[in-house]
Amino acid sequence: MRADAQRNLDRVIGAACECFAEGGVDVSVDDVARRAGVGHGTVFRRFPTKEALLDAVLAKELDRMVLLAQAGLTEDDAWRGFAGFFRAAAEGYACNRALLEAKDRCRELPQMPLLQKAADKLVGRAQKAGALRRDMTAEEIFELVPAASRFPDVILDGLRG
Amino acid sequence: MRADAQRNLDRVIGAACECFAEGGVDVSVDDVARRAGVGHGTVFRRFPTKEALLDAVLAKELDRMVLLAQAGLTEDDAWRGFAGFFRAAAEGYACNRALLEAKDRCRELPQMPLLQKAADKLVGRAQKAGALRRDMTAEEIFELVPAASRFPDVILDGLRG
DNA sequence: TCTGAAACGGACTGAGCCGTCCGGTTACAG
DNA sequence: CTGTAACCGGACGGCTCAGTCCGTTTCAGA
Repeated sequence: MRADAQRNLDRVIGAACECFAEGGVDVSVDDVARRAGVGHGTVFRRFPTKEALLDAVLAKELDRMVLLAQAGLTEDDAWRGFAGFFRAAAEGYACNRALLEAKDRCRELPQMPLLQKAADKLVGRAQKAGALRRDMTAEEIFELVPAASRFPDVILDGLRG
Repeated sequence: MRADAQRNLDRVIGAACECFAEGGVDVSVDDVARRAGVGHGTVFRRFPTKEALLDAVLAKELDRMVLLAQAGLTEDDAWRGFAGFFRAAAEGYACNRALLEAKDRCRELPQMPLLQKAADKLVGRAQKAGALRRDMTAEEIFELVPAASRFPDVILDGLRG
């Protein structure tokens, strides 16, 4: 790939991350292109549709989440491991409108199974330790993550076992 | 007002309620008109802009919330009064995408002060009774309402004093 | 330096939407 | 029954946005 192409691709992805995070999924491709300092034709050459561009941004964010979840598993204390990830994920949602608005789309992304697996382990461990309420599945518990973007500690209090 | 005009106005408001609740604020005026069985010119004669139509729908929903809050105040038990309203409000958000997406717009509506006043009383009473945590203001507590649309009891657990 | 392939970006198209307008229709009073 | 004022709805204009296309520019290897 030519150097200028790579540079522009990086700029586009960076701009798209910022734009979607700040303005949600309805930000126009032109806005992204403007922020990246390229014409919007350039954006469409790299990403065949706006949706593909959004997917790239979401995938990047999910990658980060997977790392956070796996880091939580290395924590000795089961509750601290779970709560740390929960808080971090909640903050991720708080800083990124697109993540919230495109929740459904996220479910289709390839890194989702990985994230789910790590999240299951975090929840299972904390439940087995008696630190986390047992009347909810992992999936249900993580439905609360977007909700927790504002006052995570209140929700975590409600989740204690 | 002529009888047919009144009938169409009712239909339009009803259709708008359903459309905005199901599809959020981005539903087109044409969709509302189609569901109401009128041309979209008829909608714009009653409501000068789409925003005005949305306001009418939101106002209707807020009116319902005010009644719910005032009903909560008649409850003897302070916690039950608060929690009942909290749950009902959360369900209102769960059944109505527009309420969530147009949160900011709701704040500008004339019935908001009334709702706020009733909500303040509910919270104050429950806090004074020691049933509700005291480290959050009423406003902060009700920021959690949309979040609670999924698992209200978990959030209520977290809110107990 | 030279050259051709790759990349760029802005003009263009078509679709969807908001809001206007006017010719035709309908309800209702007399 | 009839005249008319109110009402209806679809055609239309202007706008924004996604996605395409092609003339022009830039890069990188020979």
